[in-house]
Amino acid sequence: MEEVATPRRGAPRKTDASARERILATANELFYREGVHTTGVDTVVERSGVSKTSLYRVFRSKDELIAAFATERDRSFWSWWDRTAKRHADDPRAALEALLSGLAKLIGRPDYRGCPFLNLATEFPDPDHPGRLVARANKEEMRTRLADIVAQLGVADPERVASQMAMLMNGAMVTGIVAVPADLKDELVDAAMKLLT
Amino acid sequence: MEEVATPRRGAPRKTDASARERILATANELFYREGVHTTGVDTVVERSGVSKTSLYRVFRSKDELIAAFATERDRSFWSWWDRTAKRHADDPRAALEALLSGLAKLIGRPDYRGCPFLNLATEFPDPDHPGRLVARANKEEMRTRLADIVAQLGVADPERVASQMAMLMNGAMVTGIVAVPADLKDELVDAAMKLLT
DNA sequence: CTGAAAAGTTACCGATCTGTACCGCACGTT
DNA sequence: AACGTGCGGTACAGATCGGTAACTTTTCAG
Repeated sequence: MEEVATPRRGAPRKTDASARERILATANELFYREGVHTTGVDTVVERSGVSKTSLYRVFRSKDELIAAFATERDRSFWSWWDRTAKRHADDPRAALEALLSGLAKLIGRPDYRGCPFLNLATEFPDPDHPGRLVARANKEEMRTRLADIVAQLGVADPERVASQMAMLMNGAMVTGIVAVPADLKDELVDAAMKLLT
Repeated sequence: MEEVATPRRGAPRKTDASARERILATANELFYREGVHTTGVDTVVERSGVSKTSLYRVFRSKDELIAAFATERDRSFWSWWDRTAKRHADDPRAALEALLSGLAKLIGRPDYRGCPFLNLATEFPDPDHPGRLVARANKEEMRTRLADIVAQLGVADPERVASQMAMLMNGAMVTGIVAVPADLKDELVDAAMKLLT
């Protein structure tokens, strides 16, 4: 994903990706890696090999592109979540552990740059920013799903534990930007299990 | 802190705050509330009632001002921490609870905008940015202090628990940007106590 | 073969960004 | 009264920001 795509005039060939797809793919990488404010529209244009006019034909503003970026990240996040959880459909505890282990693995990757949704909430002070709406929805959904899993485990107060679990996971994600503990996976799973008692 | 300070020519009266102090006070508020990237140098200049020339006489660049902002936040954070912990010098468990309660209280405030250090880590992709160095040091120091407290409580693996506790606290701070649970304080203290077992 | 759809080219706009040069003014000290 | 220090005023430079207008080129479907 380092190379600069080469522009091509005219409508896209059937085999080619549309301008929208190329823009979104580039924004998905750059907005995450370099930050949203740091990444200018011109950079997205240059790196995606799409003309600026095309970008503004597809997205009415940078904010709209940011919202699309957030939505795309949201989509792929739940896709990952579902794939992971479904491998343990019959065992909620194993599903939870798999989610936590998977999260730890993501955080440990060298290109890890934090949780895109928390990053959006940090980068934009306005709580009504289109990107932040997606971010908030994502976090609420995560809490809800955790409550489902936790309820299946028969803990006393699933809502509270889910809230605590969400805090822990968000904490792991954000702490991972600053410094990743050597045995993050074990620490994270262990902490989560203690929250279940 | 909403009013715009009025500029005054010449050297400051003995009673007046220096240009440096006024700049830092303004940056301390604006960088936190509106974000660092969103806040331009011109805005800091205007709001502090200091001339732009003065700002660049005191700070060589915006990055240096950001570093000073971070250092100031770090200073006041540990001041708060020490004041809180010292009220329970003889009781580490009570000290920990007080810190967590205090944190929850901070997070619940309407002007809360997240942890300034985590925000810096998010806003600046470069891990060697002067502001991020302060941020990283702050988080390492927090983990160390938590390890001290936790060790006094006689838990089995204080280093691990401290790391988990730091994750939890960072998680509370960052989750607080998105949505603050109604009974955050109880949830936080309860979660921390469960981590101690 | 034709035409609509989807894209690229060029050139630009006004605003805002960090940062600088030069000069004038007021206070505290001696 | 004189002077150094700290500061404000004005003006501007150069880059980058998000965003737009008018026009050309390519592909695909009919």
